[in-house]
Amino acid sequence: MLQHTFGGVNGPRSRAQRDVVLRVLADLPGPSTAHAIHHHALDTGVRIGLTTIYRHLASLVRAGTVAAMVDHAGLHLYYLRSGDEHSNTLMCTECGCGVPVNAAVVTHWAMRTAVDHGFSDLSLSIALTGVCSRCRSTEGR
Amino acid sequence: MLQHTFGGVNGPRSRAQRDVVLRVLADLPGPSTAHAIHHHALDTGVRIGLTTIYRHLASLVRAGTVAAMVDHAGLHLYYLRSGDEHSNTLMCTECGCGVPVNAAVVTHWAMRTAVDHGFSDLSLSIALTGVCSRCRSTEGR
DNA sequence: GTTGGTTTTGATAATCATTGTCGCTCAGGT
DNA sequence: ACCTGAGCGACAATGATTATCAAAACCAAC
Repeated sequence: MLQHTFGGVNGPRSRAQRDVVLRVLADLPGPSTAHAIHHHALDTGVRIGLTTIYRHLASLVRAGTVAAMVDHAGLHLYYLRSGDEHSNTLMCTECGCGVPVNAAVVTHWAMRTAVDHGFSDLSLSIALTGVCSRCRSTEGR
Repeated sequence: MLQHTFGGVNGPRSRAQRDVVLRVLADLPGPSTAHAIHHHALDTGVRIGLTTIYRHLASLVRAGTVAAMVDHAGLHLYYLRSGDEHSNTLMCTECGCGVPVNAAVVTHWAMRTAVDHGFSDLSLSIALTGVCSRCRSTEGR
């Protein structure tokens, strides 16, 4: 009575649209904005609203399935979390492609630094961008 | 005739309002938003427009005098660059106070990672936030 | 001191990502 | 078949940043 019969007691209740978001995230090469996800979903023939994208992204981030970062322009980028806790992405500013990199060094440094200065509830966000070799070679075009 | 007699040929030509921005940045404890800078300037009796703040900040960042970062909410924060290239700031999300930290480890890691993957024009932004010990002790209040 | 031309300034409007609002719909349970 | 509540998405609201543009300030030369 308190709780209807459904999968999880706390997680997101729906599945259909949430799985759309997850599938698109898996399709896209690197961290993507909510608008890019929306656009890609529409391109693949799925009818979904931008509001719903944002809602599920927030829920998935809370659940830990998706990670969020902020690029140097202040845009929020989202990507599926691989199993590796220290995974991060090196992104190309030209084509948007992403290369997963291991940032364990950085997270360790961050935790140590925080402890050293008496800080708690640490939150670290790294935005690492550049121009990939492919884009660099076609730059003058 | 081509060039009037003036200080620098390339840098910002003005001084008055730009120095206001620099003075306020020196006054404020940690990385600050453009709005915070504007507010603090008005508080100290200086008449300056928000547009001018943004303009000088962009110019100062280009000149390398000021560093910009993006916090986890997507807001742009600005702070004076100390001489140290690898300086970064650990910021308290409660009171806004900032502690300078040395992020040489991270910048070295970033450069090595970029080279390893054939990336160039590297841009790294780190947002390191938490709750400082003072705020933590007064949290339940 | 005045003129001419350039630069700086800042109010206002425009842009754009993100968040809030609110009926509508639909699946299950009765 | 009806109820109920969660999910959905169009639309509006918010708020930071950027663009526009006319007025003011400035400098050098006259």
